[in-house]
Amino acid sequence: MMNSAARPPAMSDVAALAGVSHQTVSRVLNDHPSVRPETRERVTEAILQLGYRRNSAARTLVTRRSGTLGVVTPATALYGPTSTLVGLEEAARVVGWFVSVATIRQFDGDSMHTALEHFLGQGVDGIAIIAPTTEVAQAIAAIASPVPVVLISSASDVPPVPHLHAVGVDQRHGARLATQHLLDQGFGDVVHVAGPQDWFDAQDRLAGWREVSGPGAPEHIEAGWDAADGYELGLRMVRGGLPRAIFAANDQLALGLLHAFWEKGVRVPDDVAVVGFDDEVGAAHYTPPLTTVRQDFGALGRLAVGSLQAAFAGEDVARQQIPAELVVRASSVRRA
Amino acid sequence: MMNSAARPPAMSDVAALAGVSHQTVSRVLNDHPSVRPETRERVTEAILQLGYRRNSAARTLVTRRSGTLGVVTPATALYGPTSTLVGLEEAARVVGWFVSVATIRQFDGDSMHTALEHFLGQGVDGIAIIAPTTEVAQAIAAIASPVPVVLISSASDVPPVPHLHAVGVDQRHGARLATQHLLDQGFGDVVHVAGPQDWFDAQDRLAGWREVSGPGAPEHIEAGWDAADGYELGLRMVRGGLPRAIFAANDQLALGLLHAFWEKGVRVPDDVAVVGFDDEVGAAHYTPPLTTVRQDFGALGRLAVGSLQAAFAGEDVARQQIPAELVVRASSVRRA
DNA sequence: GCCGCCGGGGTGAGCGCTCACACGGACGCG
DNA sequence: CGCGTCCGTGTGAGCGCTCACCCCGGCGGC
Repeated sequence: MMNSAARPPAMSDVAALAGVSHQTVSRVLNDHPSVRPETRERVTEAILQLGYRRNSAARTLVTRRSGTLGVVTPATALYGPTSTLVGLEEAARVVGWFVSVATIRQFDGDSMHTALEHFLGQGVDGIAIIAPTTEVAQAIAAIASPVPVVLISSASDVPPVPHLHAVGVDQRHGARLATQHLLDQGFGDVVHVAGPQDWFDAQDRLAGWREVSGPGAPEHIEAGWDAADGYELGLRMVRGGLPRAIFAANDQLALGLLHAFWEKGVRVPDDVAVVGFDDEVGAAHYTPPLTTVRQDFGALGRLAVGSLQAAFAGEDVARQQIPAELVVRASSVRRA
Repeated sequence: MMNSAARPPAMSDVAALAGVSHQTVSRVLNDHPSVRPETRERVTEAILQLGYRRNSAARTLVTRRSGTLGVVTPATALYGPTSTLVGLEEAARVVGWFVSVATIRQFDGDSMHTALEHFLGQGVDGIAIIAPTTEVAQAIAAIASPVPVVLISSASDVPPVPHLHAVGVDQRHGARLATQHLLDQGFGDVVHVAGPQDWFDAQDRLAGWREVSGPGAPEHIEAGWDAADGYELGLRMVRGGLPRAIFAANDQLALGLLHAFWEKGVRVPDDVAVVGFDDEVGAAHYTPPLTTVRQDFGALGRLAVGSLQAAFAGEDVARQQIPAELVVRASSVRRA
């Protein structure tokens, strides 16, 4: 007689069926060594028969660990943050963690606070924040978290807060590679189309460009992140005077530029060379194929997870960066 | 004296400080009406003072609801699935649900089973599966879930399983729009570059094209999803004879085609017209700007969440689809 | 032959919350 | 003036699990 169809089977049900105590069932579930093989067998059998599934809320309640990572991310269609999320999820899965996501619209203290409160209430074991802007870093620094927090950001100047780790791709290095590459091709001065300067990535890419191009170089031009921004800017450049070489802060901006140049009959790279940043899916097939800087989001995710693991082990991890890689394609190479 | 720095404050601590019972604290937290304003005040004060945070594991344990949605998704860089995930997360947040993600590498029964087991153990209130392939639909159908499951897929023929809902963008309709548009331009026969046929989306786009182009049309060409596939195919077309109009199964394929054509001096749309599918970020800035079919991922997410809510209310929701929208740009428009 | 140890397993408490119910007082009504 | 009724609040049980501890029997050493 099925007395309670509503209630899923619990450990005690399994125990009763297998003729052991609930504790033995727990031991089997947790791979405790001192269980006789035949007992283990009986329990396993009972589990299968009842369709038993361990209730992780009960488990979390007593152990205070949920095996879950909270991830805070902007709900943007931008390539970087989204790829980072995917990379992170993959890395977490490998080490047996699951990922709970909270996207936030604005990176103010309030949104951040709400997201963190939720995750802490959930009993997450760690929190990763895909943190593109300066605002968010400040909001984080203001919140004391009982669990380790890793900031995924290129920020060179993340405030040193206890429990706050930081990992990122070395954006500045990537920008240096891009700029140097253009200089090496002998186009002369490199113009930089920068992203929004409240984003860490944009700041660092600008800084990297500035380091290589030197103080004598022309001023950078600030724009958004979108192809539309690049397009408009490109049209303006065609009217107002073209540079010989442009380093755009991301591939979308570069794509917009390419669009404007193509439309106005400006040849790339003959009349103007263009380099982007991100190596988005498809960048190899732009017109012309785009030279760009690739970020290894898989490695980034693994680094973030590793950093959190180190935090558990009590290690004090310094901020870690992974290098970026230049991918040279036709858009920046002087033709023979 | 702080006796237990380790243990975070519990409801009873708040109750003690406020001079009420734990139950009253619970009532305040859950906005129960019958609490005197001044009592409520005292409790709120105590909560703030202690930095109390409700333990959601304990809550989940007794209520059997976690306020969390499990999402199973392929860990792909493809535009569609990723955008769907973002749209879903946003829609869930609006109605107060959080999202837990499990990406799976292959869509076999085993991976699916593992992911579902995990979510059920977590006590999720519902599960959404971003389900691109036929394989996955079969795996789902085989697993009985105590909570509602929504399949996010264009599949016209999702098996009718209890508790299994399905929502999607009407891919077939989108494909018809694209094909019809090309026919209307008077290019003659439309060639279809199809995606992998184990993907629902690819199947439906093919079917929609076939419906409009009629049985007399040339055979479709099957490819992958990537720009590289499109590029290679484009080169082959240039050598083997160009069609006048191509409907590609996604924007990346179209991008690859555009690349090949541009490289070989084939003019688009003058020599060959191209239409894509997805309206990826940047498609408006391809060379030339790409005519494509837009899917509203935000609406899709809301539909999925709504469907799950309806399931809770006991309603029997039929499969629902949202229309796709044709976005006409230069790549397919006959010049004056 | 006694003691200690270890493998195998059981017992009970308690994690922090919600739910069902009890309870006292204020109030309305006949 | 007695009784029912509601408001505001307290009491206790129990959700399903793990942890600390206890218990029993067999085996080895002295």
